[in-house]
Amino acid sequence: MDNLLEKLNEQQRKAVMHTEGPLLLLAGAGSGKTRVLIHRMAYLIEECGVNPYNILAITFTNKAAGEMRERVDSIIEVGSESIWVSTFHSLCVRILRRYIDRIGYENNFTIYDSDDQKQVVKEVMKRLDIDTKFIKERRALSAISRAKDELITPEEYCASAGNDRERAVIGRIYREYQSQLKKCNALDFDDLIVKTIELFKTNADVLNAYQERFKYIMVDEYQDTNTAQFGLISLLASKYQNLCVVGDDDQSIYKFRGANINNILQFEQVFEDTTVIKLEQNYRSTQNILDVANAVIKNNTYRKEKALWTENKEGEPISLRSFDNGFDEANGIARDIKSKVSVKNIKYSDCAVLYRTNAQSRTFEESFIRENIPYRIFGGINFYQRREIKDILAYLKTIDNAHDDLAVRRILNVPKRGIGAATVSRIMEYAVENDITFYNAMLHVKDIPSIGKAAAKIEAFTYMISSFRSKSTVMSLKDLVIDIINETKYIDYLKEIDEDEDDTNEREQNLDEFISKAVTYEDGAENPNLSEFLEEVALIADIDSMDGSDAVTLMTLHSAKGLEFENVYLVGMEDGLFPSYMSITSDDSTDLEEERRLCYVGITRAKKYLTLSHARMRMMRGETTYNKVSRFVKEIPVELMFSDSGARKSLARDFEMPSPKRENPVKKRTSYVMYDTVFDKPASAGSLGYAVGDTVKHVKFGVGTVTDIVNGGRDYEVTVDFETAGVKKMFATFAKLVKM
DNA sequence: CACAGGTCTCTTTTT
DNA sequence: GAGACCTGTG
Repeated sequence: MDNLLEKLNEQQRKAVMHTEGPLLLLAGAGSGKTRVLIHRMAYLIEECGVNPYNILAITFTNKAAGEMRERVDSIIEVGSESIWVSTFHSLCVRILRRYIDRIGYENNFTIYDSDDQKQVVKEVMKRLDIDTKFIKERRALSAISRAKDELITPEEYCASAGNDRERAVIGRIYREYQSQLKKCNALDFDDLIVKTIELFKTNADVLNAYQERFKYIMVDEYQDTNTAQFGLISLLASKYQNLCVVGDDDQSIYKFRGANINNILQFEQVFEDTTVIKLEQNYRSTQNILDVANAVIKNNTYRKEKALWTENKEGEPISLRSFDNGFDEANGIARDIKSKVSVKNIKYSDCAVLYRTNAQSRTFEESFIRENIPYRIFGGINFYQRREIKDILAYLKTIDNAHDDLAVRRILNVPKRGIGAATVSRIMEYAVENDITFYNAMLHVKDIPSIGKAAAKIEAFTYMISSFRSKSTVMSLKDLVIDIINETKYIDYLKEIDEDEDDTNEREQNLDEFISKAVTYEDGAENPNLSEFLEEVALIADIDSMDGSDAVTLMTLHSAKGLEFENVYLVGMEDGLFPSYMSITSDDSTDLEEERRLCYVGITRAKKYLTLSHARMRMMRGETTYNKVSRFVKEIPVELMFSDSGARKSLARDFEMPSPKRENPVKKRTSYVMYDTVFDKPASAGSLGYAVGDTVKHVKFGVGTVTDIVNGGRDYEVTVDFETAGVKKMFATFAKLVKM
């Protein structure tokens, strides 16, 4: 242990040895915070005699939890397996599985994923006769989710509506949504936290038991916790006050999901006698990369001042590369990876391609396949969200919990049994009238009037389910799944629905994969059972755990948080893509700051090499768009960034566009790109044919008044207040506004 | 009453 | 480009 402590710097050591009382660790990117957490656990156990059983470490993602688990196990010799390393959500599930009956649910509740949530909201809105034109499902759903993050109940939400019509309507949806979930004995992701808090608040004995168990609590990525999560850990830690949270306000990137930055800023007020320790030495990146990161993040106004420094070498300048389009970008990056692998002692697994949106992954995937580069994509279409997997899961869920209406209805006519929408709505009506679940209504199918010949089909279905149910008590999980696939002739069904034989084969492979996952679960579990398996599946967001194989990592910037790579590519550095169009046009300036933090996260993933790239033309949602170089790129000092000859050429062309007659201004320069010089010479505003105050017409938005024209480099950003569409910001070249 | 094919919309990030 | 939704046909 002494040995272990020696490897830490002074601040880190301080943090490790501060074991009693609340501790706030402000840890910059790459400052070794995970290292500190793990050493702290080791110190608690080996030096302070703390029982590992009393330690709880909470992370944000499964990936992070898995990684921490691994590192904990490798450093701590005895008892590491008793430390509870978990995400917020899986912690709550484990607690609720034991005690949720105390607050009126059954312990075998199901967990609804976002598809399920959407479905429920849709039905609720239909039932309440709310036009989706006025309030979109997405909007209602995110409002509900925000409310839960803030621990606002449906009643409170409705009460606070006042004169706000929209809020009142959403309140009604929220209330109905919640009672629907209750009826189905289901919880959504947010409920997992909310209901655990409810359980603790109403059952002092349960809370006390967990307070006694978790005497030492550590929370990683604390900047991303929301109000509910903070409430939860506050409750748990309130007795012993041994709470250590680690975070970095510059890496807060989940505001859209309810993350509350005040949790960091106000921590010291909530927990008195908090010790604050800052970790500012970066061990990960070269000086150059760190300078780039600092140059970008300093443009944010809402942040705690920090001085991140490193003893690492300066390193190579980062590179900026331009491409004509997204395909060229992918090919160019693929070639660059190949050359780095062959020349620079870099492995494929040292490389990561990070993008803003999942949709960008596809181009890279295709390119990598062509170039024979091993790769692995994280996130995106989750394995467990694939149709065939969701179908089989729905069978398992129905067998496990017949209250789960959504699951039942998903498979009622899958494979096709000739049970159509009309029959389903008859059953639903009956279920609502009698206040019973969908499945129970089906059991009474004979009492449902006008259901006609469909009744026999329904009975056949419920008979099949109950026979699966009795089989499930004697069969292994693996055999049950195989039995379901065979009995329902599911493979034949796949052949029916897929035009393409390859698609069917892929789906079959996925089913095989699913079966092996079931086997893996059964082999690993102490007491394997269907409910627990379903719960594990529900909480796994992606096919986690980077296994050892040598492959390039492809993921969104969001999922990259907490990871590090020798060689990083930040691709699609274009205004409108990153920062996203939404954040540029938002009237809330903190949205753009969140994007910038995301950029900061991306940059600081790189240890040695960092490449930024952008495409001048890109296919986005079926349309060709021309985007400017990301404003974040322009925040990087030129002396830190190298652009190769191809990039220089295309950039020169790029910036020349507004004034075609001018000589190439970039040509005279060194290899560094001089943005400011170039940007000072755009087309004259007069060439637009309109000015601030003019009335203009837009093809889609109609008539409006120009309120602002901003010189954005090679194009103008025009703000127009439209009579019907409201205020919009757009690029002059594409807006094609006509003066009236 | 079920199903197939055509039309429409909507796009960020995730446990 | 993909998915949800609607409409016409068998």
